[in-house]
Amino acid sequence: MAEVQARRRQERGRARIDQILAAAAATFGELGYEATTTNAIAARAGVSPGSLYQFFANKEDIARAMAERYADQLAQLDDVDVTSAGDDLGLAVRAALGPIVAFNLQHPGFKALFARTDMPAAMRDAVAPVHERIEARVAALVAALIPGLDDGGISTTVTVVLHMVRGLMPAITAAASDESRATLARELERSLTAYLEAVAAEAASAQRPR
Amino acid sequence: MAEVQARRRQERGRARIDQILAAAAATFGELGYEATTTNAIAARAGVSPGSLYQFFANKEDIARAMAERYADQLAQLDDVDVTSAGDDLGLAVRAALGPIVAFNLQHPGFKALFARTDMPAAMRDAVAPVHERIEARVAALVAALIPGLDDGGISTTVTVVLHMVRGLMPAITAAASDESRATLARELERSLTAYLEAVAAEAASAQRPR
Amino acid sequence: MAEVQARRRQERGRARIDQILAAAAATFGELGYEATTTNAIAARAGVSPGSLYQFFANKEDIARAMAERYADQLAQLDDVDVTSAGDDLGLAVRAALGPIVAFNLQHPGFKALFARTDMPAAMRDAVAPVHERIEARVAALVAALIPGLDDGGISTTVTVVLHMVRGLMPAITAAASDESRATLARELERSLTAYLEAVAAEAASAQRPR
Amino acid sequence: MAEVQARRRQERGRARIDQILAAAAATFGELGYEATTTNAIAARAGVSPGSLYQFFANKEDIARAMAERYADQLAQLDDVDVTSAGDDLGLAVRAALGPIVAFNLQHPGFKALFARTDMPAAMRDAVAPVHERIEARVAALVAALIPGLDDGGISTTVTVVLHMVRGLMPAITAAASDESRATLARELERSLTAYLEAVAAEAASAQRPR
DNA sequence: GATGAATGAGTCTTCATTCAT
DNA sequence: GATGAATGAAGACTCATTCAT
Repeated sequence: MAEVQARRRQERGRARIDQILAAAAATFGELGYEATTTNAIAARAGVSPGSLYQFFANKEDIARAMAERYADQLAQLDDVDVTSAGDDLGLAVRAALGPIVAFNLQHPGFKALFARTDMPAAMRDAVAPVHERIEARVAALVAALIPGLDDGGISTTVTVVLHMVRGLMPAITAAASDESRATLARELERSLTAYLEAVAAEAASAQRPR
Repeated sequence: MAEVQARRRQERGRARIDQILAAAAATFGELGYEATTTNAIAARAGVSPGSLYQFFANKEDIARAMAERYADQLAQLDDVDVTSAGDDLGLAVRAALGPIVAFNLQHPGFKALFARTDMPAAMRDAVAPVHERIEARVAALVAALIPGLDDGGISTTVTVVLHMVRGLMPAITAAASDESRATLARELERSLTAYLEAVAAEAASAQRPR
Repeated sequence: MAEVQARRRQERGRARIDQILAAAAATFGELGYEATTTNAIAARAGVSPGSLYQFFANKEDIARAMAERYADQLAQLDDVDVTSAGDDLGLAVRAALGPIVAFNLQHPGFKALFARTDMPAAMRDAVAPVHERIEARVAALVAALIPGLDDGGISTTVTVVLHMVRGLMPAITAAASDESRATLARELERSLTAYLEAVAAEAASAQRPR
Repeated sequence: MAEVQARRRQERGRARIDQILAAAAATFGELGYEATTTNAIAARAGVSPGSLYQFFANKEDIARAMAERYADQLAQLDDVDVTSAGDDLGLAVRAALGPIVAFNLQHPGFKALFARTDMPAAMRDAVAPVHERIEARVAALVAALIPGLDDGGISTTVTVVLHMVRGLMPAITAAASDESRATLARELERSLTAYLEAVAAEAASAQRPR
């Protein structure tokens, strides 16, 4: 019995946390991190400010929890992609990108944490570890897709790829129509593929001569 | 005589405005838009808060003025580039990009206004017209470089190009070393070139068959 | 049977109360009355906040109960002392003071309630009755030690004695070393003795002439 | 002219600071440090909360400023006393105590900072330096009054004297009638004199044998 | 026009207390 | 009776903006 109650309590706790994180995601997505007040999050979550602070130490902590949750969800996506694709870079890019675009559309708060170049130090700290997890994932993908690339090349390519995606994703999610959204998604695909092919070509030509 | 005084006053006013905008650019660049206080700008400009509000209606208005000034300066750059390059897309991209990268390095406040996906509504409004001017410039460039492109194609390509530049520029300006900065700048060039070539190829193949 | 259960419940209740008061004493002693939160008391007592409020109406009520408990324990001490001492004031003071110093060392929460000049009104009300009980005890002692003193004199002397003890006790309990603690305790003794002798001398000279 | 304005501004600043400190003293005196809110101080001073923070970094800083101001005022008093008195300890004590009692009556906020054994760490830090200044003063007095006392004896005696005064002063300032106030003031005098005579007697007997 | 003190609404956060389970 | 999540009224403090000088 005690166990059942404990579980129920945890469930309630988890539910509260979910509510709060959902409200935070929505509000961060609409107003951005700074303009979002903890009281607004609490109100949107249908919860008192005091309750919010029962689960999160402060605003930054909410961002951290959101970031981790996003990272976990992204990790599940990635597992699917890595093994796909044959030799065709374009196919691989498409396979990898689709779920990521979908993810961004489903999670409007994601961009508030990840698609910013200009964030308060507190927030940067909160999302840094998650950023690293994402980088590692992309590095694995790039290494798999472009075999001849040395570590420096991988690192540079990852940086470029991530910033390209980060740069274009907001245009995609904010697109006025489904049509323009689809167009932009295809263009992101195209630009990534074109870039990776250029990198691959150089890597290949650098290897053979030796 | 009254005219002389008026001119002097205007000159003094212009000087004040310059000081304030310079201080704002520096502070926005360091702390970001939200974290920058108007009092900090005034102090850095060596001006009282009251004076600041004599020239700018509010914080947003400072952003607007900054954006316009940046747009003017960028316009001067563009005039030089447009005519360059022959048939080689890579050359053209390099020619266009160089000054833009240099501009971003010289103006650390620029990114606070233009390289953000997530900005307070007030600020978005403030920079929107300037964004449009920049878009028009880039559209002209793209149209010149890829002759066979229809209006929709141009518009899409411009969007992609701008977001790619916006996405990568912060990585370039924030680069730890001159070397990595140069590398990233070259990668931006490469990715843009690769992308534009892909677009050009499609445009060409769409035209010839007719 | 119902009685047995009721008694058990009361016992359990008493145990709970003991836990809570012990936790309150410890925490008041460490942090002071205001800085102590009821949740901290509950947690230290191994009890839920809700339970705490089953036994005490509010924070003030905890202070009241603590004060009463302290008064009861002090009463037991006094019973021992009153009868001691012969004609020697110094001896009597020493006999009375020893247990009181020991008591303060054993009960670090005591000072939070009694050695303050500056307390929230609520708390003052809570401890007032207990203060009066202590005053009565000291009055009896003073009357016994200085026979010739009229009521006004006793009252004044009690006030002075209590405030002297209150004033010095924190220095004694907070002493850095056992040695300095012993020194200060002796000085308290000395000052009280000197004062009471002065009072006694005056009382005697006031009586004889008649 | 600029100087005149600057002076006027400083005067206004000083006036504001005076208002705020007076309001703080009154409120601390009535409610104690913790129960006093900065907004209440501001309101009482006829000033906005923002203004208060233009002059004081935080609540603790107000306490610090108050403490320093009190210390300065006390220092002026002391200068008068030190030189007085001949050989008569009682006379010296009376001369020293009179102004101190008067000071406490005139400054009801003083006790909130100095007559507490139990204060938040922040506040202790704020008043510590001032405490030390007062201790040094009293040490000089004690050394002058009891020539044969070694350093340890002085230190102990100072501690005792200060705690006696601290212990009794609240009773004096809170006295119900002028009469009882005068009585208690006389008793404080008497107790201090008696104590110091006891100390002096011991010091003398300790010296002569050598 | 310039100054900078003053404003006060609004932010994050805490904590005594309540109440559904 | 016990629990502990939930509450919400405040509190300390900030900052865009105003206004008397």
